[in-house]
Parts: sequence; structure tokens; C-alpha cells
Amino acid sequence: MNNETPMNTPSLHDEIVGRIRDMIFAGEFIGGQRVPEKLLCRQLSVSRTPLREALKVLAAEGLLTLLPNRGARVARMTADDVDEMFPVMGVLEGLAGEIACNRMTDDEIDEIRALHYQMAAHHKRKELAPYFKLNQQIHGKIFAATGNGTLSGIYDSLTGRIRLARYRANFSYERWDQAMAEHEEILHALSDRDGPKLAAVLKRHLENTCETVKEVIRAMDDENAPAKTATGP
Amino acid sequence: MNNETPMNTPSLHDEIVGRIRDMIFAGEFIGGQRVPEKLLCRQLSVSRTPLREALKVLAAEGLLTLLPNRGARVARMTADDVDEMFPVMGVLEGLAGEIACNRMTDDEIDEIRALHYQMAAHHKRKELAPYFKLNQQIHGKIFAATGNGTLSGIYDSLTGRIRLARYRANFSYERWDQAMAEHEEILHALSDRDGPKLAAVLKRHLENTCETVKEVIRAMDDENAPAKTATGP
DNA sequence: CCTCGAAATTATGCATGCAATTTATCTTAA
DNA sequence: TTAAGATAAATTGCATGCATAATTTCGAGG
Repeated sequence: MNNETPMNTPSLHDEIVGRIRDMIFAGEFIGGQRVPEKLLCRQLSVSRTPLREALKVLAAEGLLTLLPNRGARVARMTADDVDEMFPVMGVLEGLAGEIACNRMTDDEIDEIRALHYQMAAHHKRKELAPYFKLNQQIHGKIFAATGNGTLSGIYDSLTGRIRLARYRANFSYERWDQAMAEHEEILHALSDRDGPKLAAVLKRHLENTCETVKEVIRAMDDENAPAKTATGP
Repeated sequence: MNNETPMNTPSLHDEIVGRIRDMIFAGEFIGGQRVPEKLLCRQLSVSRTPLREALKVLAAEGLLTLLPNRGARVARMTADDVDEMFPVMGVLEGLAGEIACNRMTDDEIDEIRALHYQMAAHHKRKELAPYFKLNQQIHGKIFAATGNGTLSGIYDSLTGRIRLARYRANFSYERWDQAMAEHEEILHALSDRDGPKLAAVLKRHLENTCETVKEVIRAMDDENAPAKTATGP
């Protein structure tokens, strides 16, 4: 009677949400710049209605800023925003770490170990992009291991908002080495299933990441508005 | 030069989001039941386009569930969902409590004290609705005092999702008394500016609240599907 | 009498069109 | 030349219309 699986038709606007999100993450839109609807319509070959619905969703996610009658802009992230997000992500990572230590199977830890060593190799060769990709995957696996979709969802939302800055980061090698060393500690705490230790290391690691992100943001701001001398233009 | 305030025209879909949200919180839609677009259109006197945009936003907030080609439903909250949300809200409340202890002014604490005693009066008279309202306000003020919009926003989103169940809760007076006692502790920890203590009490209080919510959910489930004999799918 | 299946109704998803606001361009005066 | 104002172009917000999928209704068969 109750046919609970009528059709898995993927709706267009959902797909649009994903595609625009990827475009934002790929850095196709300069931060703060206006994004006209018609341009996206042509680019994605869709009408304005589903596109606008997608924009609303992305704005609710915090990736876009929608000003009334003035269109959509990629959400500008300030250093203050990062300062706000840091403690929140800190407690979330701590929670995830403790849960993961208790719930992860040995196989899952081995998977992370494999990812870790791949990442270490990319670090040694100074290959930033694949390093970041594996970094994301490791943190993602820790959150996935919690089995807590709410927790993972909130974390993903927050990381998504800073991903653009982080992706463009070519920070100092010194900081990078530090991050890599912290990841060693993360792996060991996880192997030892030492929850409190893992939580502490994750928090320290996050602090490092956030400082890096803030530096990148400041650098980008200086780049986009270099000479802010006395009188504006 | 830069006229940063061109017009504060409140856009229609934003208003619709707020109105539907209030309707959901007021319990006008039975949980899980289908909500046809045309009905809402007539009820709110708007066209389908802005309404659909609002539905997308509310779905992104987690208040609605949008099934492709099958319309919008009020998000059904299961006991498992609450179990997922509880630890997240726990660490968020803990964080907020510690920050609030450091940042709150004496005046702000006095404001909370005033709200607390109002709430205690309503508790003594067993007036549930105003009790809940003040309860929300107190927790809201604690989060507001953190000055961290990101933190407050995530917390609001989570509380919003369980508000419907909580609002309809006429739980046991025993539990209510317990909650009130915990609020006494909250007030004292705040007055003493004892961050760790406040965090611990908030967490315990939250656990109480979540247990209550889960009971309400189970009661509602039993009510809506009382005789689920043999033939399960 | 109940179950199963097909047509009619209804609802959803998307495209287009029009009004209102914003942004860009051009003119004109200091 | 620069700055201010008016006009034109473009863009956004909303309403409507049509195609497709889902739900209901009605009828046939067991």
C-alpha cells in the first residue's frame, strides 16, 4: 500500500546547489564580488527559478550573502568571523575526537593511518593541493566515525565557509611543518584510543589552522584594498 | 561616496520564512504531515515562487523536509535525532557558559536574575507556556553574552528543531521541579562567575531537557501510530 | 468483500513575462 | 575638470503558465 520509494528523481535545484557550492570552493568567484543571476543561468544552463532557490539555500548555509534587490555575493569572511568560528569548531572537534576514539574500529583507524602516510608524502614533496585534500578526508573520517550526522553536518558547514580561504593558502612552510607534526600526534592519540589527548591535539591543530586562515584573509584583504590612505578614491 | 544603505526594502520571501517558522513553532502543522503549497499560498496571500524559496530555506535550516515531487513536511524528529543533538548542544552550552562567565557584565547577570525569578514564579503556579518563554530567554541571553554570533546561530538552529516537541511538552512535574532546581544552580554559578561549574550544570540541565523531549517524542509517536501490529514493511 | 489496476485530479518543478528597484551612462552646471 | 542630476539599461522580485510526476477516485476482477 504505502509505496515508500516512488522515484528517486534528482531535483534540479539540489543539483544546482551542489554545483554552485563546488564553484565557490574552486574559487571561481572572487570574494565579495557580485554574481549576476543571468550569468549563472547561462553557465549552468538552467532557468532563473531553480537557480534562485539554490541561491537561497546557499545563503542559508552561509556561503553566499543575499542583499535585497542587490543580488548575491560570495560571503566575505573576516578575521573576526574566524575568531568566532574557532572556539565552536574546537569543541566540536574535541567531541568528535572523544567519540571516535571509543567507536572507531581498528580497520577504520588503519584507513586513517593510510591516508595519513599519503598526506605525509605530499607534505614532504610540498604538494599543497593533494595534502589539503587528504587532510580534509582525515578529519571527515573522524567525524564520520562518530556516527553523528548532526555533528558532522555542522562541522562540514563551518569548514565549508573557510575552505575558500584555506584552499588558497600558501602559508609558511614553518606552519605547514607544525601542522604535519600535529597530525602525527593525532594519529598516535587515535591509535592509542586516548580520547582526551586526541581532543587536546585536535584543538591545538585547529588553532594553528585558524591562525593560518586569518593570515590568508588579511593577505587577501590587503591585496584587494592595498592603498587605503587618507582619502578614499 | 559609498552609499551603503540604498534601501531597506524587506523582501517578501524573508518575511515568509519568518512567518512559516513561527507557524511551525506554534504547532500549526502536525509533525510529518504534508503541507501543500497552495494552502500556504492562500494562507499567506503570496504567490508560489517566493513561498517555494522560503520552503527551501526552512529545509536548509532543518525545520522542513522536502521530498522531491512530494512536497514539504514538517521535519520529523526522532529520539535518535535528539540523541545526536544532545552531545552537540552540550559542548556548545558548555562553551557558551564559560565565555559568558568571563564576559558578562554585572548588569547582564542581574537581568538574568530577574528573568530567573519571574520564571520561578511561573513554575510555582505551574504555568507552562510563560515558563518556557522565560527559559528560552535566559538561555538566549547567555549565548548573546558570548558575543559570538556563529555560536548563537548554531545553538538557535538546534533549539528551533526541538522546540516544537518541547513546546507541547506537559511532562511530569517531577522533571519540571528538577529543571527548576538546575536553573537555580545555573544562576548561582553565573553569579559566582564559575565557568567550569556553569558548564557542568548546563550540561546536566540539557540532559534533563533532552530526556524530556525524547519522552514527548515517543508519546507523540505512540499517539500518531498507536496500533502498528504485525505487518510492518 | 477485499484487492488490484487504470483514468482523472491534483500537486510539484520549471520556464517565462512583467513591474520595481538598482546600476550605469550621459548631460549639464559650477 | 569635477561633481551632481536625469535618463537609459540592466537586474532583481514576483506572478503566472505549462509539463511532469504523484495522489485520489473509480472500476474490474478475484
